[in-house]
Amino acid sequence: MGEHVSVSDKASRDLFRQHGLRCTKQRQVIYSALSATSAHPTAEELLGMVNAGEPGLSLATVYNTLEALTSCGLARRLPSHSGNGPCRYDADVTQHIHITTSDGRVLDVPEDLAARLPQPLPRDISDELESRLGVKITKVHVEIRGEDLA
Amino acid sequence: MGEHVSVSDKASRDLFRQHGLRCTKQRQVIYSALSATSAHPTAEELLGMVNAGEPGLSLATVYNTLEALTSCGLARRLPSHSGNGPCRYDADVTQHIHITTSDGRVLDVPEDLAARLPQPLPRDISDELESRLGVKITKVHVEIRGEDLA
DNA sequence: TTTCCTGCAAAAGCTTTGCAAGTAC
DNA sequence: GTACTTGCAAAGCTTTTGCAGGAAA
Repeated sequence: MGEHVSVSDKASRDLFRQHGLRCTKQRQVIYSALSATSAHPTAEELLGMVNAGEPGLSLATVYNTLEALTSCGLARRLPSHSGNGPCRYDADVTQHIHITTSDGRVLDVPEDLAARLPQPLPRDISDELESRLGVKITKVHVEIRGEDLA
Repeated sequence: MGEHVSVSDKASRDLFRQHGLRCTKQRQVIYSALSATSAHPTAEELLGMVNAGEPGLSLATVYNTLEALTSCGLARRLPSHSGNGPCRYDADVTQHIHITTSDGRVLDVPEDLAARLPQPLPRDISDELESRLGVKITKVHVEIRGEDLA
């Protein structure tokens, strides 16, 4: 069921070091908050969650921290589908599929359903694409849009 | 092969009216430039293309026009994958799949290859998703990332 | 003539950056 | 001690908006 688990101080310290990040209080707090939710918060929402406990963080630090986390592979950045709104972030870096709803929320496709999905880009087509376009394919994403049932 | 065709004055006038848009010189010029390329330009690139012929357009007008075109279905907006860069636009509104390269360009998957791709979200799974998450699924996108072969 | 569009400039929203002080290692 | 991080404010970039003049229907 993904990795939406709370992380102890020691565990996050180790995690950070394994990923080449210095361990600071702010990073622990932000990563812990991000790990504890499956709501795919924006940077601003994350700031609110964190500052509810103990204020003092700045939004710039949240962004800097999220940049550090995403570039070392501890979090994922989900660009807003509409192209205007803010990005969302996810501490679950296992491969999984998102559903973006019309009101901007992001849900996870349950693992058991995801496991039943077909391979979206079969090997032979991928190979042909690469040779015809001169591009090496690095990732294939399936993205689902949904509308809340009123 | 999509709809990357140049559009005559008369034809675009009719197109616009069919879609409930007033026909202005600026819209014709912008739509014509967008239709003539398969490079998926940004608003700023489009401004450059258009102003090369006859300057005088403002970037705000390009954005306003693109908003008009996309919301009436004559163009598609492609949010930047990275979440920071500018959106790209496409006058080909037929269903097709894009490959975003590491340098930010957007290519089309050739139709014959796309036709061989499996249905990414089979009906039974889609139905189960809807009932389990309480969300009506409206669209499924496949998105491919690639890297230029150096 | 009425309604919509353009153009400019200015604002808004998201994200990054410069710099001085502070902290991890 | 050295290198990296924080915090604030300010800048940067993309996109939207207000408003006056102008064009389409």
